[in-house]
Amino acid sequence: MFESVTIKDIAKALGVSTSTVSRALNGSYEIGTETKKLVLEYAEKINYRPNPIALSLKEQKSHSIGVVVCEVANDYFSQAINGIESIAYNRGYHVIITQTHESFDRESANVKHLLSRHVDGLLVSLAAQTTDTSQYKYLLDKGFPIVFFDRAAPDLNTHKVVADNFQGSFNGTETLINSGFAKIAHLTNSNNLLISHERFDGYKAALDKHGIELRPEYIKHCNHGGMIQDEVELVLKELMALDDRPEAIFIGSDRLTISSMSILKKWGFKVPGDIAIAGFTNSDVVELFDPPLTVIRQPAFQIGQMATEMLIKTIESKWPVEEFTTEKVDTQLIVRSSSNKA
Amino acid sequence: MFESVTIKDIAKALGVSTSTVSRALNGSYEIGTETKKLVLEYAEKINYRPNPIALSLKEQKSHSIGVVVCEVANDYFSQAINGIESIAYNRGYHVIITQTHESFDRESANVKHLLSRHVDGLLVSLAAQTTDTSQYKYLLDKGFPIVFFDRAAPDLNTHKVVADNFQGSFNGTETLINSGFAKIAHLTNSNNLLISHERFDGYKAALDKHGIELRPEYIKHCNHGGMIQDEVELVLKELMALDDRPEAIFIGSDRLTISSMSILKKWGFKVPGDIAIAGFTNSDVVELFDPPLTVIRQPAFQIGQMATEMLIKTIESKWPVEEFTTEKVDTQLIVRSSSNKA
DNA sequence: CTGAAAGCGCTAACAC
DNA sequence: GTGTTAGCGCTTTCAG
Repeated sequence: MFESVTIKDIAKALGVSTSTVSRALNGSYEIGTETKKLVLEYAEKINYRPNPIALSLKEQKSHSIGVVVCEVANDYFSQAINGIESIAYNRGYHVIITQTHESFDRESANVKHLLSRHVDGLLVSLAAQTTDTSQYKYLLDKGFPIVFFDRAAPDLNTHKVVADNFQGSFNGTETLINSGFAKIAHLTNSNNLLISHERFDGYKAALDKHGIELRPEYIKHCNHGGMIQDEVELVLKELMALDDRPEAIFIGSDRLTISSMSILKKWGFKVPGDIAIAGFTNSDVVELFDPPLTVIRQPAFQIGQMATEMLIKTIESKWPVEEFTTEKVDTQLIVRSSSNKA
Repeated sequence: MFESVTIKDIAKALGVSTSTVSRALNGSYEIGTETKKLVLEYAEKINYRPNPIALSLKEQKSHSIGVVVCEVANDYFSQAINGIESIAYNRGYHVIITQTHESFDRESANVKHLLSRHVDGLLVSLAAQTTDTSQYKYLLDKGFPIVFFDRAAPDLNTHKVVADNFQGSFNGTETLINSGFAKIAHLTNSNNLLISHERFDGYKAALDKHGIELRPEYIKHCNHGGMIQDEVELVLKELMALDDRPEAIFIGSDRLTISSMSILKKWGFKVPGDIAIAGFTNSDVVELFDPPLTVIRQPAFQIGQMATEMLIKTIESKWPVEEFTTEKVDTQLIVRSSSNKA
């Protein structure tokens, strides 16, 4: 089970050559039915398992895929990883997870590290601080398989799996509007991220539809994606100190939604009395919050699965893949009381 | 960066043999200072990275460690994995994560799978349904490195990193007693798990200390660790339908704490008015719950780190390790209002 | 001090 | 239908 049997052991035991064993094991045509049966039975009996490392060396593939995310301890990403793992496992790939903590340097180092480990492909969700995607471009140009999920690079031509951020954001914002709010702020992730733009656009479109003017002072970004508590506190303070303070906030990031709630409550603001809230998050427990949160939820598990399937297909493709698709999946709006007018 | 340079390329370019290059790269003594410098500089220049797969084949080590947990999308485990990853990454190991979903069969298959991938060691937290630990015994007897964390097998002699479950449970239960409750139920994970016993013991000790009699009908187990919603609902229903209904519940599992809250609220029970609650969980957002939860929190990140350090030390030990330690780390009690008398 | 060669486990020409 | 052999990238005797 642990000290493994090799093809050689089988060959010796059966008095045949290693290539015969190899052929039998791989179901080759050019082999005697008798010999084949013999080998297969013996292999089964001694519980032979091919050495994946030797295979990798030979085939120049590692049967592993690298994952780059900002952090594991985040509901969205842990659910996505769950999806990734479920597909990868079935397809005989293993998954190497790395975390950027939203830093470009860590991201870059992680990619290098994964490459030096000869992963067969990469599943990437960009860090909030990343603006330079040239390393991905370089790899893609060489035909290296990369699939982006959630946080994709707009200018790179490859497979992507993303949520319908525009629509999700639109729906969330409109929920606040329908509650009777007009002064709605928007707190979101770094401007570097495409998802931030899309979510901003959705927010803006909802305001537009209802004839509400956009106010620049109501738009706030956290460039560290909420990893730095002080940054979040700062922008919230600015928002709440405004002469014409917003009555509601639509939040465009999982982490920010949770931490904003926490900070606002800490400061003694009543939600939704003083300030109503709705935002993106994949946490399943927000229904237990006081107040229960109105959220936009993404199908993280499926996104992980889809991205992995696309990646493995690309990896195993006989021909260089030139046609890339962007899968856009629907988000889910769950209305609870945090978005109500008091 | 992606199509890698080999030792051979360097040898050819410099007009030396591959063994010379290898020696230079590995800082061997038996090599000319000149040659060494030349090789090192050239390798640096063309950004040479050794092929880890070839190394693995040669050394018969994969520089990877396998992780077996019930699920990733769980606050405790995602935090622990974060810790595992942080150490492993620095030590040049990569981490392969597998999930049991609390099933023994999945656990067993995962271990086999990891072994066939030639991981150098295993980091295991047992599934709720596991009773048979013979496969670990078999491996340990052969000297294969395994470190258990959180959910350890009591009868196996190897390194373990666990929380002080007894004390944590004692503290949590005593908090409820101090709030003025005497009718305190205990809802916990499968009896198969050692942690369930330890947490039960802590619960019992707290009752004992305060002269409260233990009632068998107040003790409930979920053998699927909360993975099956119906199971949790069933035992809660039994508890709440008791003639002499408990006034409080102390819950011995992360997942159960959250899902009990959710179910009880769904059924319209006031917490803590109708039923007070305290329990183990590593969720950071329970302070935002209605009511904020009184919890026992484990240092999951550190537990992950410690376990990984112990494992790597064992893997890299020159001599068979015979002396095993069990590290017990303190839990943290955070009292909030869910445990109050109304 | 350096080169040649074997070998880690496996596959795939190439012989016979 | 089966055996022999080279080679994937690297380390490590063994010669010299």
